[in-house]
Amino acid sequence: MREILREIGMIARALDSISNIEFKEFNLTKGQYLYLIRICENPGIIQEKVAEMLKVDRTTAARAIKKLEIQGFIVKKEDDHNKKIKKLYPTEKGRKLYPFLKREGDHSNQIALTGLSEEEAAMLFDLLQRVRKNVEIDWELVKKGNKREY
Amino acid sequence: MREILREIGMIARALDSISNIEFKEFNLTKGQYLYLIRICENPGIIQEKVAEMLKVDRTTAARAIKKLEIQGFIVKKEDDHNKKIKKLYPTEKGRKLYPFLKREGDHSNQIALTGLSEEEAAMLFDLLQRVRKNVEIDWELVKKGNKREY
DNA sequence: TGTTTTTCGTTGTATTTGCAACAAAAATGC
DNA sequence: GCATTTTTGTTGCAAATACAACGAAAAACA
Repeated sequence: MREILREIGMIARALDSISNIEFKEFNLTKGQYLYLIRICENPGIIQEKVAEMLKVDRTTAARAIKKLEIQGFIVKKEDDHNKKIKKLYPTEKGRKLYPFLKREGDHSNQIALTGLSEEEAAMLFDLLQRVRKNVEIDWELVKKGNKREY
Repeated sequence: MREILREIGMIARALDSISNIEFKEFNLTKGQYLYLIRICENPGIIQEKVAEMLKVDRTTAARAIKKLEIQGFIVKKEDDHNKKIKKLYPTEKGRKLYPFLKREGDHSNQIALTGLSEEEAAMLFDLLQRVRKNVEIDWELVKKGNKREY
């Protein structure tokens, strides 16, 4: 059995760790960059969807986003037609930070792909997307309380 | 720019989340399974190396391993020739759990690889290993306080 | 040899993370 | 229309996570 997931876990933890250290200079604490980037790229998104995108617990996303709001990186806006939801938008302060976050991510991508040909990188991306789609089905099931049989 | 790392992040968080939920029935709390599996597969390893393998902070590993010891899943043993290190070994209780942890991991691997041919799976594993090796260089640098320039 | 640096482990503290449980609005079903 | 289920958001609490800082052993070096 090839341990695909161990490799993925190592890569994910290493890069998350690096990002957290690097973004401290912008006063972003652990994990916040993930949420801010998603909100900048999807203005008007609600936090439930951010949690789904990131595959984190709803309550974790709720608190991370609340903190971004308190710090003035994003705002929550009511919706005219739906009293339940709160749409999320970056503020000027948040938008200004975005290019730095993007650049860091791009750099990490580049480092990660060092030594891979263009075709290999394309292949990897395709394979990872397929794996991700497989995995998110189980994630949603298990998160809703269903049990996997194996 | 293909967002390889976002896919990897999603996959890693989703599967970690699933494992944490599934291992609760063995009284393992968040993350503990990672350490126990590594110690079972590398008896005599020291915690510094476990942290390196997993790409987690040394102090995080220290506390997770201490808890495994208190719960009786592993033991720490002194080394005859080196007073500083403590070698880690699974106990009977820990060894008994291992097959269940392994089976869960294998199942997740299988789910993840659904729809991929044997060749694609092999290709993915190879590419991921290369990415991981690229990334761990930066991780070790940044963890030691060095700054990445980009 | 003696000095300096690196490795390894620990604890204090602040913060994130996530499960449980709740509430209210919206969507669905009949 | 009305009852039921799903969606969305929140808070209480327990626990993991990681930075800083320390100490001691080992390794490197001069």
